[in-house]
Order: sequence, then C-alpha cells, then structure tokens
Amino acid sequence: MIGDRWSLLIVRDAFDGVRRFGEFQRGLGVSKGILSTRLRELVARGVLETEPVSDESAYQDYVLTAKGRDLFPLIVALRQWGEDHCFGPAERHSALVENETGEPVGRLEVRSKSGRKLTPSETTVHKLSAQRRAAGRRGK
Amino acid sequence: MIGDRWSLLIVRDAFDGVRRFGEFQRGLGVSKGILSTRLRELVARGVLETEPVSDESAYQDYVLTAKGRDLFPLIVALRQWGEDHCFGPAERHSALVENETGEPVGRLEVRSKSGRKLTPSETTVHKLSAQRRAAGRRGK
DNA sequence: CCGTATCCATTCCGATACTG
DNA sequence: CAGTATCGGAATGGATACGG
Repeated sequence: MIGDRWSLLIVRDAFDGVRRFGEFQRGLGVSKGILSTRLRELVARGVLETEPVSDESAYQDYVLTAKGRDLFPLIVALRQWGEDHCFGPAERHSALVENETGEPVGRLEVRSKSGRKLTPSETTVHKLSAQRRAAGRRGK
Repeated sequence: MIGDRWSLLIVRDAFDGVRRFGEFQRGLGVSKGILSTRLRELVARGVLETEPVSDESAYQDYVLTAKGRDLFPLIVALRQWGEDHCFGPAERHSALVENETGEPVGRLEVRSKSGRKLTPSETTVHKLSAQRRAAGRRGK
C-alpha cells in the first residue's frame, strides 16, 4: 500500500505542510510522472485527498486524510530509526520538535496498556484464526 | 534501506522468532532467489546477522542485531495502521499481545519528553543545517 | 535443507517533450 | 503551475533448475 520508493516520503512531506504538486516535486526531486502516479494512488487509497484551493485556482491541494494522519507514529518511528542508525552526527539535518517548547519529541516506545515499556521478546503475535501461514514456532 | 517489498516482512518475521532460511521462505511465500538477496542485504546493512546454529550444522540462523531490534516501534506502528485501516474486522488474523497478561499492546503514541501526547500539527521539523531542500513554508 | 544461477516478466523510475 | 505522454533503463520479483 505504501511500499514503493516515494509514497512514504510524500506522506512525510505532507506532514511537514507540503500541499502543492510542484512543492512535492521540487522538495523530493522526483520526476513529475512518478509523482503524478503516486499522488493519484495515495488519493485512491484514502491516504490523501484533494482539496480545492481557497478561491480561484484551476488546481487543488493534496492533504492528509484521517487515515493518512494515522501514519504519524510510523513516520516518526522511521525518522527516529534513521537518525539513530543511518546518519552520523555530522549529516543529521533536522529534528522533530514540539511547537510549544521547541524540544525534540520523545522516543517512541511500545507499551502495555498499563503503561509498562515492552521489549520485542516480551510480546507475541497471537493468531486469531489460523489461516495459510504455517503456525511455525514463533516467539519464544 | 528497507524500502522494497520484502525486507520489512522479513524483519517482522524475525521479530516473531523466525530464524531459518526455509522458514522465511515458506512463511512469506517469497522466491528463494529474492530471499537470498534480501537476507544478504539486511546482513550487509547491519539489520540482521548470521549466527552459527548451536552444534553441528552447515548453515546459520539469521537473527536481528541491535539495529534491527530498534525497528520494533516501526513494525508495531505499521501493524497497528494496517489493522486499523487495511483490514475489516473479518479478515483480521492476528494481534500483538503482551506475553505475561495476554493483553494486546497499547497503541503507539508520539509524546513529548514530558509525556504529553502530541498531534502532528503540534510538531515541526526543525532544520539544523539548511541543505538542499527549499525551506518551503512548513508546519503551520 | 540451504542456497546459487539463469531466464523472463513486471514494475518502477528518470528524462524529456508536450498541453492547458 | 500542474499535469500527461512516451521512451528506455534499472530494479524487482517469480519459476525453475542446479549444486553443496
């Protein structure tokens, strides 16, 4: 659904307030043809929607839907992982900060409903209805 | 780095305890050639590492490194988004639960360092060193 | 059981030219 | 500015056959 080279980058820029075709295009350095296709797919899949720009324009803006906004934790998770492991301190270009305080947002953590932090090995995927995938030994 | 069709699925299965080549192959239904390439890339990129299996085997296991384990929030974020928006209640196959209680893990949330939940519009990407991308109007 | 090698189809992408 | 059309090349993936 978002597993190509550009879709998630488009969504990320949308979170950053990018709305116009050319803005995505210049910001990402993607060719116009691909961008056109990706925007159309994201709209078709309900991640973005087109919105008539205020008064009189022949064109529209592309804005996140509720479904698209729900990708926020995913985008933040990917950003934090990239900052931690894919860039040295030298080439770190940006940080996600809280508007009010200007402080970087906290680290994403998987927690139980009671609020305890969970490590991967403290969780298990529980099958609801055995389907095709062999119920091979999983978890520990 | 993980932007192809299979890498993240391999990582997900690794979190679920999958370690062997054939186990990945049957579980995902991926062709052996692609799986071989992807595993080699993930090892080269430091997400997985090979580990000699206990006693006497010609082969190795593929296990997550620390870098790979740090993808846990990302995997959970993607899983939750998929459950919320890509499957109806009917075709929901599995749930990530806490081992001790059997209860589903809590929802991932972006929080400030002080613990307050943050919406996308309450955050801004702060540029550390202006680089190539036009400092176009961002955030609100 | 664990891969590699080969072949082929599909998808993805970038560059360019064109329309309104 | 906002796209569409076309082309060629690269990446991706599936199937199959083969070897340790």
